[in-house]
Amino acid sequence: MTTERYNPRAVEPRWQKAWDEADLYKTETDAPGEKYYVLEMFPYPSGRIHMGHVRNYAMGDVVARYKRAKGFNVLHPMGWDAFGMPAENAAMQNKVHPAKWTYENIDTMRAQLKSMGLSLDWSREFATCDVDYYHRQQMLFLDMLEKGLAYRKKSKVNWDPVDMTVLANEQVIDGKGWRSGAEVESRELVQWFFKITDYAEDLLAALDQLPNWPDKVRLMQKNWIGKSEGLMVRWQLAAETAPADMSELTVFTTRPDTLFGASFLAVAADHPLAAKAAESDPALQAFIEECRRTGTSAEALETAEKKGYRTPIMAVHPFDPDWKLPVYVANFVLMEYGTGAIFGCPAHDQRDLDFARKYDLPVTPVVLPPKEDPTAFSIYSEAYDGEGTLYNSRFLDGMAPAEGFEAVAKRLEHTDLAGSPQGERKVNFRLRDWGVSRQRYWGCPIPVLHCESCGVVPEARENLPVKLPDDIDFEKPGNPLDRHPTWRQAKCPKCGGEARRETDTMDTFVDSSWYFARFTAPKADEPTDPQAANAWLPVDQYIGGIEHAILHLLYSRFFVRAMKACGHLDLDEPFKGLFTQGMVVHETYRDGREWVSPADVAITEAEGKRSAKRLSTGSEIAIGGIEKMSKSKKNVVDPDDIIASYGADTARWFMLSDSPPDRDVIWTEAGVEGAFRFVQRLWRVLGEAAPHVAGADAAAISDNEAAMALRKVAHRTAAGVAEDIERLGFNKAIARIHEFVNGLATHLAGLSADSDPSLKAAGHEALTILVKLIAPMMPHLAQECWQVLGHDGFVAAKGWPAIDESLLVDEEVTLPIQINGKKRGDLTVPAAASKADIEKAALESDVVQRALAGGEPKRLIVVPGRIVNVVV
RNA sequence: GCGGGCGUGGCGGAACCGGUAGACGCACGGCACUUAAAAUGCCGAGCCGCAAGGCGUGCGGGUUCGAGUCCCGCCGCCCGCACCA
Repeated sequence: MTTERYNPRAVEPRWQKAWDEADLYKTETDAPGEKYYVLEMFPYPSGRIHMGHVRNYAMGDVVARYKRAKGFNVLHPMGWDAFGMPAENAAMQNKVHPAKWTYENIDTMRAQLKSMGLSLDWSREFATCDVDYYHRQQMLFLDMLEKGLAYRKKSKVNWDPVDMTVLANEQVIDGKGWRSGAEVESRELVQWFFKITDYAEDLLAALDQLPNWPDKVRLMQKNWIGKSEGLMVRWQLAAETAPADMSELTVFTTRPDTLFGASFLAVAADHPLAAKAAESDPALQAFIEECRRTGTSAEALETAEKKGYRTPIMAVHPFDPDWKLPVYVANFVLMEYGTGAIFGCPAHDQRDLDFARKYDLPVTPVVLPPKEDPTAFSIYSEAYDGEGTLYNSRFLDGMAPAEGFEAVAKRLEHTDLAGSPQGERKVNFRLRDWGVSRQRYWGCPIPVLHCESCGVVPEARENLPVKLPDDIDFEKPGNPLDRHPTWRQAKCPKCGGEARRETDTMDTFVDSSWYFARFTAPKADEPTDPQAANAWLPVDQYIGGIEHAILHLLYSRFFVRAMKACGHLDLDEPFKGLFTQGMVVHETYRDGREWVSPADVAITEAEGKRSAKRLSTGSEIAIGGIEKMSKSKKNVVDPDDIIASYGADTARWFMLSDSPPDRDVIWTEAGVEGAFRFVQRLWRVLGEAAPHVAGADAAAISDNEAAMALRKVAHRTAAGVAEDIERLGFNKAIARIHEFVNGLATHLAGLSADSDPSLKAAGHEALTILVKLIAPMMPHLAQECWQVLGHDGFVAAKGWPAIDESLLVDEEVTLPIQINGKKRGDLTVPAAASKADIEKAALESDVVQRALAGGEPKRLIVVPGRIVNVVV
């Protein structure tokens, strides 16, 4: 019989409509089943979805559908990370209002996502630019302000002169703005901050409680938080050399054990001591100016030579009043870290060594590496920072560095200097507070007022939301809210007098720091419904790009802590499981200097060499490297085109099949076609067998050998695919399904209406299992096949195949026989065979007999179920 | 510079605890069906060799009955951080 080709263009929209009408993917918090929250990072509504989205959402959808089949009550929502610069850029370039631009993009992208057939609960959808959402974000801000977690301070900021806004440190890449690419300048402004440093210790420690996160991401966060334990040491300044009112200098060090190797002190150019010393020293003033200039770009810092300026100031060594060290102002000391002052121990720190060599300072080794002769050991051009024994260090001599640390700390903690201890243990973090002020229009307004008489006043809760004005002018650069004729004018909620609105809006990372919580009760009046939040959170499986390994994930972890402190939820960590998927990459093509889109390229292959022609012009073009899909290189493939020609299932299947999900996947035309061929093959195999197995007598299922063989394959595949999906090994699950279908094609080849009833029953069962296995990945095809097999309802609402454990065990196993570790034959024995039985059988086998040639084996290794190795 | 990861056929990749290396897919070759092509089905294929056999998981060593997997030393590629005291 013939089966019509499967036509996704007709089938997919039909089932999407049916699922919609049945509210199939709508989630209720109190529905039965253990909760499971699967979430993919929500998209920025840039205009159209791209293949990266397809891959990300296909993965999440497989997990959601699989968990649903396993009986979980699954929450799988979707929304829009909708505030941000591109909307304003569009407004400036095309004179479209940011809101209109954004909501139109959302409409387009929602339709695209719907065409993918994702099992999302769309009733929970929101955009972060919805007044409803940012209203609650403003409530959170006020709560955080009250708890002291939001505050204002004057700070040096990274100013992006193109976007005319402030950037977080993390948004500055190589001294350039992450979005505009413009050289970032340094400016002083009063900014709003979130006190993420309050949680530095906890954010670090709790990383150990996240076993289902990639080690890589945990490590990146650990490095970012940058904890270091050290000692604050106060150095007395030699009175005759010190500037007036300055008698001491505090230094932070993680190596107090090397204190006897110190040969200089250095302070940052911005250090008060430097400023003081410069008052009477124009040359120093000039040096400080020079440091500030090179200090603006990170690039310059990298290449900048380590330079210092020797002040006349001398510091007194904490353990020897007669030992005085020079104080330098140095360009490599950062005011932002520690105390902005260091002591240099050249023998055991490369940077200090470089500095000491340049300025001819003493280099005294104080840590003797193991097995070195103390009289012979010296430092030349490389500092020694390894373990060893302290020497040249008076009371520390003979100690290990860690013991030396303790000894110095104890002694200085108990040494009095001007009425307080000279040393104090201190934990330092690299992490800084999160600057959230942005001088932009398209963001969540910070709900605060500036009153002439009351100062900075939070907006009253009943006055929220502070809505963005609709009438806005984008003709000029800078913050449009600043220029608005009336929006800024408001009444002070405290005194009722004239007040001025804060015109800063929040960093869009704030929006994405709690959306996962909002999804649990998207219509709640308060930011969350704590009951719903506590029921659903944490997110069991979060899936997204590695590019958010630090910022978004760290901010979200902070927000959960802040929200807990404010009573909005009771949760320690937002994301229990995290998975970072790889990118979608594609070959590049260029015609001279111009990039050419894959849609305009024809590849031919002759004698193993691939060459490319441009379709529109027929000209020969160059095949370039495989790179991340990007508009600039034109190596993009539009999901709409793929779905239109092959269907969503094919696109999803291919995205999941080729590469492990955490690695990059190469999009190739041949690959998609392969996926599409598989769709057709499966449809054909199933379609041809279906009429013969319809109405098979289920009771007869295990009656004959062929039927049992088929059942074994089916049940094993089901068990294997489940295991693969649990581990997010989608590529392996797919390989297994391929094998299954290959096997089915053979098993069911000669099937007819007259076939053995048990075989027909087993065939029906196997096909039903197959459909359930592909359902998470190819939901439309699965549903269509479900119907062909004569089943009712939606396969998406059915359970995972029940696995008959007895079918997973073999009666016989085939063991490889090795002679001297090389495989030389096979041995089939009963699965229950004892070690002795296997030994006997092995020794009797032809291969072993031949290898022994009448002699005795030197050794015989038998690992039941695994291997036999004969050493001769 | 520091930290992390990865090197397996022509390609993407399998191989879970040290136990049959190369599953599955792509590309390729052969055959069948066809007037022909496409589509489809079947078969083949790590490399060398007619074969027997030998060699094979970046390179060199080691542990082990047995190493892609563990250890040591190199080489190459990718990613993150980068004057952090």
